[in-house]
Amino acid sequence: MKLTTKGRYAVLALTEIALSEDKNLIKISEIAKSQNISSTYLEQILSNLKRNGFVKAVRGPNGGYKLALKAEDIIMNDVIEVIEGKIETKGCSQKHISCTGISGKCLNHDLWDELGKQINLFLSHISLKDILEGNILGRSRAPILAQDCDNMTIN
Amino acid sequence: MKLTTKGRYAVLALTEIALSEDKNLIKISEIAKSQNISSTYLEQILSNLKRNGFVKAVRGPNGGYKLALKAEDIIMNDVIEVIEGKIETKGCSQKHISCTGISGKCLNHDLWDELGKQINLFLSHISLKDILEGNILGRSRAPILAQDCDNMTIN
DNA sequence: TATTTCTTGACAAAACTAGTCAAGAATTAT
DNA sequence: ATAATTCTTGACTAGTTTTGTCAAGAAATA
Repeated sequence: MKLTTKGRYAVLALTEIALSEDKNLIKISEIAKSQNISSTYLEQILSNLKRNGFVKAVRGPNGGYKLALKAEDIIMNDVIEVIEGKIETKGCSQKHISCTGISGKCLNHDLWDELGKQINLFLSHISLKDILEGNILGRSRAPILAQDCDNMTIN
Repeated sequence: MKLTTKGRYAVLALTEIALSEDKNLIKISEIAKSQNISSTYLEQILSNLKRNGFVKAVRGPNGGYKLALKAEDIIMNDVIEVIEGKIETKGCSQKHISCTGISGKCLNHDLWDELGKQINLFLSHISLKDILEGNILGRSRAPILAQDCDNMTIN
């Protein structure tokens, strides 16, 4: 699992692009300047976001970027996935055999699988619109309690 | 934010140590062999876990490691924190000024802050005992919905 | 006393991150 | 048409981090 500046810059750039929607187009250089990011580095990121259909680009004088989707349809989990790759938290080298000596599948694997799931679940519920509107703080939730796990069916 | 093999090996090692509690002590070399990890690399990790009070070591023939705490008192968030460092997901270079042009604090910051909080919250509710008992799968939860955020007080 | 096992710190290869650079393609204004 | 602007693409690179290795030593026990 990783989360680097690339992912952060991507979200920053999307926010800036969304905020200038009325002015229609915003240039890489403007974003780079206002965020104090290298504009040549930002190019790579925006190019990726474009390739994956989050933004549209217009070349030439007065060109720049705009959103290709409505802000509420730009989901953070999708953005992070194309920029950083799938959030993977593999547990152990052995995939199918138990690595703890206990029969069945690897117990440790479960932890990283479920943590990955939790991260994806969280980010899947956050859209660019939520960020613009400041609807983020206070949204995280504690997991289901261990004692409730016994009375639970998992699918 | 990062999660590397070190964190995974630490949990693996703790699981192995816990599982051999009846036999009292388990050697680095045994864990390394059964997990196919370099034993010299594992030394660093176990040394760290010892330094932070999760395990105890006994030197000499028939020496090895055992848990320093009960399995239910070994919380994954604490383990990961000493091994990987604090799960930090800083949002932008500017700490206090808005980086989106909008007044107030940085909107992007919120996303990474809250994601970090979600990860900590999740791992804070998972103990080594949960792992040993297989009480992990199905415990992740979706965040609080955005529309509920408006009717919410945040502290 | 010899052997086993943990302890510590220095060292190093490989991978990854973060960023640069350059040549080019598309668009618009003149 | 031409020049200026802006995105596009891919190769390249410095620095950092990860993932180890190695060696000398300390403690415990048989």
